[in-house]
Amino acid sequence: MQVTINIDNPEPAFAQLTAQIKQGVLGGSLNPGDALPSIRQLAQDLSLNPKTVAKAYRMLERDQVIESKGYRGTFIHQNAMAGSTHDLAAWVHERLTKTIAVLRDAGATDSEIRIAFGNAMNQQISKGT
Amino acid sequence: MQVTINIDNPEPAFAQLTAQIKQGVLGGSLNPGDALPSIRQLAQDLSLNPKTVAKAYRMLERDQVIESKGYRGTFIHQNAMAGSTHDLAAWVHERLTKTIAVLRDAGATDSEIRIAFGNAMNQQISKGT
DNA sequence: TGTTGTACCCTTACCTCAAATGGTACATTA
DNA sequence: TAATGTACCATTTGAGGTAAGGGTACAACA
Repeated sequence: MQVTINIDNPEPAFAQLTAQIKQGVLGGSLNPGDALPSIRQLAQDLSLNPKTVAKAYRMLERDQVIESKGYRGTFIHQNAMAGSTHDLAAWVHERLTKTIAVLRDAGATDSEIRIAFGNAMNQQISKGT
Repeated sequence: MQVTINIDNPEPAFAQLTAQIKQGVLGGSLNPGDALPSIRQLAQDLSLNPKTVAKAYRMLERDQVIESKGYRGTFIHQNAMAGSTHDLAAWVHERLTKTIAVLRDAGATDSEIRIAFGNAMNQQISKGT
């Protein structure tokens, strides 16, 4: 499996990583149980900060595409195929689109919606990055 | 009715205006049919840009607290009491809070939610400010 | 000892947006 | 003519966010 980062691509580096690994799973070049390069190794190969690669891995693990096994390394998840299929981001977008439509229908201005959104995001407790 | 702008108040000027006028209605010092100072006049009195006052008036008219009658001026709306009671911003906040909770429950990170929100806001068509 | 993932600290660059301001212009009407 | 609300053009300031980087440190294990 070959991974590449295109600087000219407006897509952030970590997103390019996750997209390519998911493609590798869907395309059959990455199979459940396969070992992935370590965070530090991949970061060095791509001239990226380990934190950037770690972020990509973290997202992929949440989506059940890969599985981190601590000191043993990181591997393709058993349900990687399913995990690579459903698109959480698209679902989030759809969900927000519907809510926004309701708010606008009620007469709320975009400024009001944006400010209320910012407040709501900061007043609730979160865990992830 | 006396209106004041407090520079030290983090609340934006137009919001201070709308809040005070709504308070005037709820407190009985402003009654349906009462004339309000013109946008330019109030702006000059408060050392504000007419656009800032106009923004406050626009919000108040949407909430049915005041009514603009073109060249005749602006007046307290007949349903001003009801309009000053219900809080659209609070409802918007509650609605967004619920949606955000659902998205977070699904595992979405705050970054993902914020980015999706920004996209959703920009991909839909709006009218108001 | 060296490597694994992970969790903190802090900093930078870039971007978007809200808020407010300045100016000009319009139709309407007393 | 003067005043009304309104609609454009534009700019500036400040806040807050993402993405990414640099560095240090930890427990677990071969």
